[in-house]
Amino acid sequence: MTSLKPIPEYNFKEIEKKWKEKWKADKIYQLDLDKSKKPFYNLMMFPYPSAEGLHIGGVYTFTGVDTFGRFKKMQGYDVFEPIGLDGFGIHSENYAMKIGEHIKKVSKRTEKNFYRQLSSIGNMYDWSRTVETYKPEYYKWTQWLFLQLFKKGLAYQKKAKVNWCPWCKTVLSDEQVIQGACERCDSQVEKKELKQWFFKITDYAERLLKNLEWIDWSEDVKINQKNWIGRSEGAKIQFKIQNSKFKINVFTTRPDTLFGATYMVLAPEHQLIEKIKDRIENWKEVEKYINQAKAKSEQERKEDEKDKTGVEIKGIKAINPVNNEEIPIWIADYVLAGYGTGAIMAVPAHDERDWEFALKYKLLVIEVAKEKTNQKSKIKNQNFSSKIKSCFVGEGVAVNSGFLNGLKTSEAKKEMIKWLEEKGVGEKSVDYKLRDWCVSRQRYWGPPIPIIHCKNCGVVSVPEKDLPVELPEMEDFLPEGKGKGPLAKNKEFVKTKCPKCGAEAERETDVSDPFVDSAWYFLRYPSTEFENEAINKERSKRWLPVDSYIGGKEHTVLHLLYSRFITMVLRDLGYIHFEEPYKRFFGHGLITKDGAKMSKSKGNVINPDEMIEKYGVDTVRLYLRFLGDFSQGGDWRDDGADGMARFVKKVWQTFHELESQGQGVEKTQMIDKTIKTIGQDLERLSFNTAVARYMEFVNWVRENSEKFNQEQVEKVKETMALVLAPLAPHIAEEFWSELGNEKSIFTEEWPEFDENNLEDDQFELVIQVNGKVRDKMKVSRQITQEEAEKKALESEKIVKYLNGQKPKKIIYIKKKLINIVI
RNA sequence: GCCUGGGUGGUGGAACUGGUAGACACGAGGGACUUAAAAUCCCUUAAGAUUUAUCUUGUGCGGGUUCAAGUCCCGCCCCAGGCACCA
Repeated sequence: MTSLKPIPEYNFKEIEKKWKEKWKADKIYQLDLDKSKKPFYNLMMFPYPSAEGLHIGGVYTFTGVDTFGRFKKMQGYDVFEPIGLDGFGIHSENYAMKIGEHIKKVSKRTEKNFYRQLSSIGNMYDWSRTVETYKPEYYKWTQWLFLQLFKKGLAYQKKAKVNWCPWCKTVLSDEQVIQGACERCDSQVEKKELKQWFFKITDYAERLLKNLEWIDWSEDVKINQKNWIGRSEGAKIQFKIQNSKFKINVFTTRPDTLFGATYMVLAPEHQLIEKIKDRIENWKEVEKYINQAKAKSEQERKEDEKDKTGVEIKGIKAINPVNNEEIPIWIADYVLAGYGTGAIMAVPAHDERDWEFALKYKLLVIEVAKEKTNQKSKIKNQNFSSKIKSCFVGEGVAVNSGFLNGLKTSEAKKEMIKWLEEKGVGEKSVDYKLRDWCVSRQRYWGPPIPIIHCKNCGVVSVPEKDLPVELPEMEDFLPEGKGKGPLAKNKEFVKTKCPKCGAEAERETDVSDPFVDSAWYFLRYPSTEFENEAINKERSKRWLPVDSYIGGKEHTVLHLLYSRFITMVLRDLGYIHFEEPYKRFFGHGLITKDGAKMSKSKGNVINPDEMIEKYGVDTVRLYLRFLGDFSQGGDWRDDGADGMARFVKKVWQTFHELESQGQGVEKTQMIDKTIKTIGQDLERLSFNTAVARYMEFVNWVRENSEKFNQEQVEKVKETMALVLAPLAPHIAEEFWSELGNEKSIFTEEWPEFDENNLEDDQFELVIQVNGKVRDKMKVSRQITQEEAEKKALESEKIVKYLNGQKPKKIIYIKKKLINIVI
């Protein structure tokens, strides 16, 4: 390329600084939320920044979301791209404890650094609407939310087991328990029973499940949620206890196997045991087992999975309602207190766990289902015999089951339920794995739960006008160590008056789970300036639900489920008009280094500040986009980033060297094709291919650089800037202004393409013989099948392959290939 | 064990509803420019054979469907993430 013009140097520092300042000054990313005509809420998952600052993985996500947002903006949408941070929580608190600094101070520093880093990556955030969960003006409304649930009976207290670290003397979250040990000090974590606050998410289980049928999310995320909710259909069945008024209720998904129920099992925690204690002949033995089971840590229970233990309750029998057989009752910890009714009917012939248990304790096994009617029984009615190797858990046909004999499993289930309901000893029932959401945290760094405990009035909510219940300043925010949170140490905080009767009362000292903060933040963004309401209705109507939600796959269960639940509750209470918060959810992948997760301990963390300093943020953005599929993540490589820096420089050179020197290029399809494919790729978040298309485009421009005429040069330069803009905003904006435009490129429309100028008028026809490529030839796009066949059969090479044989069949795929079968 | 992704050159990765496997890069090799190096530009780069403008084999493994399979079906193996005695 020859050019007499001096080419300016690509000074990314200057350019990026210039445009960041200009965007800020012109407030181009701040919207009037009440006037926007085509609102598009482009949301990324609430970041939870660590004190060490953002790592490259964060930049990967944030700039990916932003690229999509900028693309939408160029499509004419009013894109709202808010930012904030989720600052409450145990991780930050632990970090502060570790470095011996106060959490408030640390958080302040973290926030400042985080926002500094975020503003360096060039995203189109609306900085006038930030949300930080630890600011009273935010958590006031988190507390308000708690009260709404409380009023509706959806927040309640009950005793529950928590993870307790005896060394740190504190409650741990499940994530802090690594293989049964404390994440920080490695001591064995114990289970401790404490009174906790819960949200009744189980009331919404059916709705949370049902809506999955219509929301437009990827299938894998839906399946995760579905499994988590864990709906199973079956029946509840009552078993009488012989000579007693008590009954045992069980839940089963296989009521059709009731004839094969040969014993029962209660969870060690089952309440019935206390009640019938007097009649238990081997009480000492039973008590010993119960105590052992309770003392077992999570870890030990898991280890014991294969080797089931239990003890028979002697002196008492249950009666199988379907045949009045007396069957023994056992206690075993393979039955969980928390699921179903905490008791089961054991059908060893058709349940793996019951089978193992029966095998160990030599209990009766009765086969009541077979795979096929004509099949010979593998299992005979017998006391355990070692010849039998496995049980049959699948669906089949009922046998040895009285009135069910011969029925298919699904039919047998229905018949049995009918029978149970007629006799009044059971009914159809649905159960879920989903548990109520424990929102209590016995820690300092969270929103205090707005509840007052009064001796006279009991549990009383803090009046809404008194919100927020501010988190008091406490020098010593370390956990107290008696199963209560640090707030319990603060007498001034605890001591209060009952809002109902005025008597001396005490404040609740638990704070709420950070998942509560993040379950509704997206509802707040459009309403940040309203001091007297959490969510402004008009704003919500215009802006919600969220149009695009992008975040990590690790949150596809809890966070997404919790925020769906809260959204439903708020809808039921009339605060919002929709019950599903996110129209589209996209889970992105993670950035690794040498195939491994980046972590401080491995020392393989890529610091984005250094990269931005070295390459400029446009290059970093482009490289991150190019490195792999957004949904899969990718592996960071330094030489890859170098390569991208070279490419950006090349783009810069090409753009500036371009002059009209020639007669014009004949075929300009590349321009239209580029606009089309990059647009398609950005729409489906296929960023890596979008960048590849751009590279192809630039290569084409360089190949033809001396042939373009004036008009073409203009078109090429424009295209070079416009389609690059979402990916590398600063350099694109620089190009745009060099082209003489006054307004920002982001106020510009995504370029149009000519649908009729996408393909060459020639294409390469592939000629196969028996499915193998034997020749290729350039032919006209208009070619008919007959012409194509004729040409193919005339080809020298093909003649050779045909070797005089007549084609049996010729398959012609339009504009692609022709396959001659001989 | 169960669920969900994924397995494609030396590397990262492309390939829409089955239709030219390896787009686009990185790395490597060779060449040009240079006193030299860097930078830049050009060429080669799946493997094997070879008559080098030719053929064969090739998308984790084994089968199958099809004119045609990375793509669909059946049976396995491996990696990553999630769940885990859920009756």
